[in-house]
Amino acid sequence: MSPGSSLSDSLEDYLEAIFHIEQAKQAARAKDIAGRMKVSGSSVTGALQALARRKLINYSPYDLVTLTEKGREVAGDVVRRHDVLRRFFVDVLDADSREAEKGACRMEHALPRGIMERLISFVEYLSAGRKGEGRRLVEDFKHYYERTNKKKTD
Amino acid sequence: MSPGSSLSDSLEDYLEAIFHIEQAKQAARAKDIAGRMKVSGSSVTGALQALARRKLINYSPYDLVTLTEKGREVAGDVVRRHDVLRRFFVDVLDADSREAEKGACRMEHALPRGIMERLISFVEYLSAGRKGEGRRLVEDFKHYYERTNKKKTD
DNA sequence: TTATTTTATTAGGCGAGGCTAATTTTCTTT
DNA sequence: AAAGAAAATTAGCCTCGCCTAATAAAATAA
Repeated sequence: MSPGSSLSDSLEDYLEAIFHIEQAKQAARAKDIAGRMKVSGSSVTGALQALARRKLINYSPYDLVTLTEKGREVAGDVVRRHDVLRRFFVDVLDADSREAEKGACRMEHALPRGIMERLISFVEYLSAGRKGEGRRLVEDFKHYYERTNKKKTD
Repeated sequence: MSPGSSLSDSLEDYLEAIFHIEQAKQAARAKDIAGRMKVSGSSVTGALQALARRKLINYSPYDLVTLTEKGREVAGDVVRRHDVLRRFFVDVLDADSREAEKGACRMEHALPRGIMERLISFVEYLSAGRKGEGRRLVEDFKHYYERTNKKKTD
């Protein structure tokens, strides 16, 4: 736990992007980050400098980027927040996949730890058990929602 | 529906504050807004000018502030997003009340419409019925969470 | 009504985070 | 190895949103 720094939403996004690129190909080039985030190269440079100052990435000018141990922890945390939100939206609320992804992207930065933990537990609880209470309730809600909202969804 | 403008998080916060102050005392003074939002008076002036430009508030220098029809719609929407999040956190996830409030404050700006609608429906569904599936599941989850997280909560 | 206090606005500054254009470094060809 | 292409960095500018200090307007007291 390193509650010291407190990253901006923007830097969290960069960290998250680096995390994913690293998983796909060992290390990230500034180009990849820019492409994924739809941001100019110079913005990436600025962000990399900020992240390096905070010791969250291994970086020196013109070099490839990798996460430090600390950086990987923080990035992993962001990814976890993102994923639990997306899963909740899709698997429980049965929301549109694209909207869920977009929502998760924006909300991930604001989800407090304690609530994230509960949400993870909640989604697990509802998804667990082939025919447990959870799964059934999710199904029932799906029907309830479609029944009570006979507008655009159908 | 006025999806035209797209307010910043900050302006949404101001609108929300004005909404609540207006409910409590007819109209809002800049002072009240500053106090509630813990922001300087000059910041309030700037925000009021921006909101007035967008026709979301009735305002002229040194005057009291009220919401326009459009402003009330937008503010109401923000409040609705805030409230459904808080209720979900407290009533369903059984999160700490303070943390729920804080989380709702930050996440309210990012909650997409379609997901908000589903979430409202979901919370209603779980809370409805004196002894329906919903209420019981919430209770069961509460116990599940406490059982599987024998750490800080107890 | 004039003086005092309170409230609001303006002026000017700061940092974050984005952009484009110009420049530098590195990589790839030939 | 030298030339050209590609990638990264710097320089310089912009918008937001906040701040403090200084000023102006309004409200309250004397």
